[in-house]
Amino acid sequence: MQTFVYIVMKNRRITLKDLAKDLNLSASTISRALDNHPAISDATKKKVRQKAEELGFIPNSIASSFRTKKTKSIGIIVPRIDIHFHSLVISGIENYAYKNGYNVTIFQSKDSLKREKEITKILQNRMVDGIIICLSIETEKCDHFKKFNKLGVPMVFYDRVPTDFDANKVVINDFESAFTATEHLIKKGCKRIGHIAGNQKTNIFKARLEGFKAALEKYKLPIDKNLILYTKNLGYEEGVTCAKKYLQLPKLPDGVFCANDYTAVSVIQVFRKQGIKIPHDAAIVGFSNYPISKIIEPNLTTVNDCAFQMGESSAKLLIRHIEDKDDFINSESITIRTELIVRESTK
Amino acid sequence: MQTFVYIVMKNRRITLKDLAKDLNLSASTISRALDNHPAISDATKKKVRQKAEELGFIPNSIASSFRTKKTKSIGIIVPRIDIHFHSLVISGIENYAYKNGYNVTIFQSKDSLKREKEITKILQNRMVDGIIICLSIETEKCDHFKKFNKLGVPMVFYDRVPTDFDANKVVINDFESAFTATEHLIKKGCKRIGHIAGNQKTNIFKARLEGFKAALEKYKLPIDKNLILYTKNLGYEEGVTCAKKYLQLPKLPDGVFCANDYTAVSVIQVFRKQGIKIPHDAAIVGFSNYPISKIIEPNLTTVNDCAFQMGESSAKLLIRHIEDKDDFINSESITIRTELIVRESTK
DNA sequence: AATAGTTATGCAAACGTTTGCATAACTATT
DNA sequence: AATAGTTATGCAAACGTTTGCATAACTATT
Repeated sequence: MQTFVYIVMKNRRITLKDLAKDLNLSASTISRALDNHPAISDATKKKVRQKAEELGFIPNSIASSFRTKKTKSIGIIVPRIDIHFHSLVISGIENYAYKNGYNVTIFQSKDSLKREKEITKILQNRMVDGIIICLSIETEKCDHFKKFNKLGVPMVFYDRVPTDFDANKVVINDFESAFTATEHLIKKGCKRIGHIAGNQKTNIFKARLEGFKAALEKYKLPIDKNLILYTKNLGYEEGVTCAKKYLQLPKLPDGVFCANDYTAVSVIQVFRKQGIKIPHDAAIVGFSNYPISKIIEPNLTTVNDCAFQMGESSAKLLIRHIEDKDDFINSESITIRTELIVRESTK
Repeated sequence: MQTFVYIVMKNRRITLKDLAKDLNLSASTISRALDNHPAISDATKKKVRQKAEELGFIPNSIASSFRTKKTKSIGIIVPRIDIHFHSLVISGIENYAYKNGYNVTIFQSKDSLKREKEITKILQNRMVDGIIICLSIETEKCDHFKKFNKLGVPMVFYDRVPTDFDANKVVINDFESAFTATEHLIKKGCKRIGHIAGNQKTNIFKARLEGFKAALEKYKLPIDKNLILYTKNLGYEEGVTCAKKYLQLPKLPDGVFCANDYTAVSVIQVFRKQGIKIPHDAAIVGFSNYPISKIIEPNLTTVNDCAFQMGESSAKLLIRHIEDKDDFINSESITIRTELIVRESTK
């Protein structure tokens, strides 16, 4: 009796040395030829490229990174990937990075400071060339990011950015966007305007509230504390609770600016169930231009926060800092233009 | 006049050799000590760990990868990151990978075969340990993935998987899920059930249509061709078009099983505008359990496709294949359990 | 006291690329 | 014909880790 064992041979990868031996050239010449180095003759370049193609040579970028100390990869830390805003930002980052020969490694902090700190350690030994970060909600001090300054690894923060140290930032102008959104309600004739606010520990939501107030002040409308409701996470259910609070007031608001679309949608639904006509009795504005804003009836007027562009700009800024080693720029701050998308909920 | 130029010194990274010199030990001992190798005495391990901590030693994982040929990183190719389904899958992958010391590098094929092919080249020279893929819509032949078999780099496909070669797969049972969804409508008393189908070039949507038909057959209901409508991308607008087609029929369907939630939502909205009561006059079932299914009124009955679990299972399967070099398993196929979430649109 | 076994450490090479410097073999200039 | 300049290539070292093998310095056994 005989037993045959077939062993599937894994192909050993072709290296520069293999090509060199095959062509009777040195590895340095091969390396330079493939890199299109001017010192190498065209004839040699052609020969080398042909042979590389023929033998299926694939450069080992780990070896290259090891030698050059450049990994051509950037790390991203987001609270959660499955939040639509972040997935759009990541998409924008990937898109720009891909075009420029970088790739992106993603980490979720899950809004945990502990995990965020762990991730910075991993990124440090992974030797990424740069990092894009949206801070976890728990993060107040950013000391764990300072090591990257020392190591010369550029960082760009977006959306939730540090306040305690000087960093590259890509943000929108929440104050102004909120101002514009509120102004829009005022121009539509609203006099009693409410606001559903986000967590006031987060600067973004603080700025939206401030922008809201500033618009009322500009147009000499009173700021009624009963019309400003606070939430923890701007969740759909919290929006329902807020809307019900409005219903219990002796007089309803005739307009509501919500700090995100989920709460805006819940206000629309709760109000409509009570027979309140939107926008006739109350006009509603959201924030973020979530897909649902185009589906809810009536369609929701909202602020497009241009998440994809935010991602692209972050990647662009980061890669510029990686590649221009201009030590005189300490930090840059970019503000992305937002736009108010007017739909039926305020028409 | 004097000019001072301050140059910010970048800290040179501490290496094993630095530690070795400092402690009068060899680099090999340091390496083994930090790796908790049994041959090293506890006293030495302690000394080494202390010194490593003191000098802020961070292992250079690029050097390590270079030496060991393991990068502890996995590549992911998805059509688009900002599609909620994929962002959930990625979240599941990242979560499992993180717990197991792997990190994930993401690429978007943008549903382009050309870009998918480019990405496989990048992944090849990036030396990832394994790859998770959802095929682009254009991909019919998978030859560009075969090189990874030769290189011994395991792959796992999810959702859109190859049919032309033997591969590890993680999928849901679309046939059965569609069958169950349709059966649910039948048990609720529907007799004239419609289906809004996805692109029939995609196996998933073919299977959903088949499952739909099989359920009707089992319960001896007629399959009415006029009630089966085909779409290209199952987009919201296409759903609106389909719903309007139903309205033009001499007799409306009393139940519709839609191949995704967007089309289901549009049917609900179009029908309601015509005064058709849901679920009383027509019950609606969707597919995928998108966030909107909990918000639309009435809340949508839908199939939870367990995207997060799909991601986790893909990562688990992949990492098992990376770590157990069991050459006798050629491929594995995993089917994730789905569940029908019954909400008001069929109650 | 000689031998065998154990414990803890070091040597040296290797992974595949890149790059400063050297140099051989030309060509152009006087 | 001598010199200077140019072109094309190779040498050798380096990046920071890991690991098979060797071995020094013990301890235990006869």
